Amino acid sequence: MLQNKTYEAIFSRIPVYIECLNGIKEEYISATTIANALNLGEVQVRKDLAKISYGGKPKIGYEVKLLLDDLKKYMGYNILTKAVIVGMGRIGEALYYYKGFRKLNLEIVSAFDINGKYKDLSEFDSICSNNEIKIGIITVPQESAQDICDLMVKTGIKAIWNFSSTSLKVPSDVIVKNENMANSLSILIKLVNDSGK
Amino acid sequence: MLQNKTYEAIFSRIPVYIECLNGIKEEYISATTIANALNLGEVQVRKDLAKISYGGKPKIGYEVKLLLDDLKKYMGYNILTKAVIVGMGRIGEALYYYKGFRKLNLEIVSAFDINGKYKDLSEFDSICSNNEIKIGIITVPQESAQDICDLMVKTGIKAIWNFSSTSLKVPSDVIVKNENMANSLSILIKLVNDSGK
DNA sequence: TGTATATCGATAAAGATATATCGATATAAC
DNA sequence: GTTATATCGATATATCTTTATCGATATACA
Repeated sequence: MLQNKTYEAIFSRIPVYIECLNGIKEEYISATTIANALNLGEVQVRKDLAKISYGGKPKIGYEVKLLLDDLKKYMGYNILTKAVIVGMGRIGEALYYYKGFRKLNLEIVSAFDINGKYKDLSEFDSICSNNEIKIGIITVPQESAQDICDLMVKTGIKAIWNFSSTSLKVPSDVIVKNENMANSLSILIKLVNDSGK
Repeated sequence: MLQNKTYEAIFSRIPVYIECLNGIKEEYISATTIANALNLGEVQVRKDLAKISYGGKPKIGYEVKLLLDDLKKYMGYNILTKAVIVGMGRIGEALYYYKGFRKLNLEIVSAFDINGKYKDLSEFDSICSNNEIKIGIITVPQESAQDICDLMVKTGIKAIWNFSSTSLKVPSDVIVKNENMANSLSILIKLVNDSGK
């Protein structure tokens, strides 16, 4: 299996459109206005929206409410998505209590850790089996990441959000999204160091 | 200014190569081996490495130590990078105490918040001016993000790592990297919902 | 009613990224 | 020494993504 590729750069822009439109009070908005607010090209915005929603009117733009509905539906905000999280260190807790996920209609059903106030891993299988968990969030140290991943795959989880720095091995029908903070910051460091050149 | 675009997909793979090579004990490694370990195409790996390092030997591969050095130098791990962080909620604290940044040669010089045990914003300007801070990390609520951003820009910070869900306005010589957790998870939700189709 | 203009949608072009192919070469096995 | 093979590097092709251009259309205004 090669890396999960989707060739869908558009996916990363739609949540930004949604965020932007949520702050709009007017009934209509043009692609030009959105583009300027988000520092994007207006043709790109128009193309993105055309792919997802019904279309705007010349000289007027798009109806905000309809557009917002379509975008949210496209990204699946209308469906409840259930997740579990394993590894309740600082990052795990930050995610577990993060209010920003609410808009996604996400429910973090349980949080697991080897000690302390969270659920024990011995309960993992039964809790996941009874709850139709779609997403597993891994916030454990590198050494245990693959084991937790295997456990998640075994209980039928099909998508993993991986905060560890391990390159996880999964069957081809399981999607892994790596969210390595250090690697992400690394890119920014590279960009700022190169920017003077 | 259009969105900070770099058209450098390669930047996101190099830290992964570095991680991978750090775990290698052999003296030589082939592009094929790296590709298999990371679920990438071998041609892609070879092309990436050719761009940065001196080259491998047919039938043998690349010398791990040299390659690692070149990759680290390319990403700037040899240079000390200084950062500050503003907003010491759960995410801010998680980042502040995160050990994974050490390998980047990153120093988070100060952490700021409006109350509590961290530095007060009144000290922001003097601390930044005296320390040649390159990167500002924003982990404050949406409402204050633009203000903090402006403050950072005013003190000469040229790169911002933005964890808020605000689309920040900056001068064209300042780089913004958005790290919106909800939007990132949103993409995974979209992928897993579509994967059955 | 006619004209000007902001905007849309479609098509075409450009740019960036990933993959396929193949000859050249360094080692290993015979 | 000759042959087989893993691997590299270069070139060519395919795919994905962004940007440019332009005619069509809905409103505003003279």
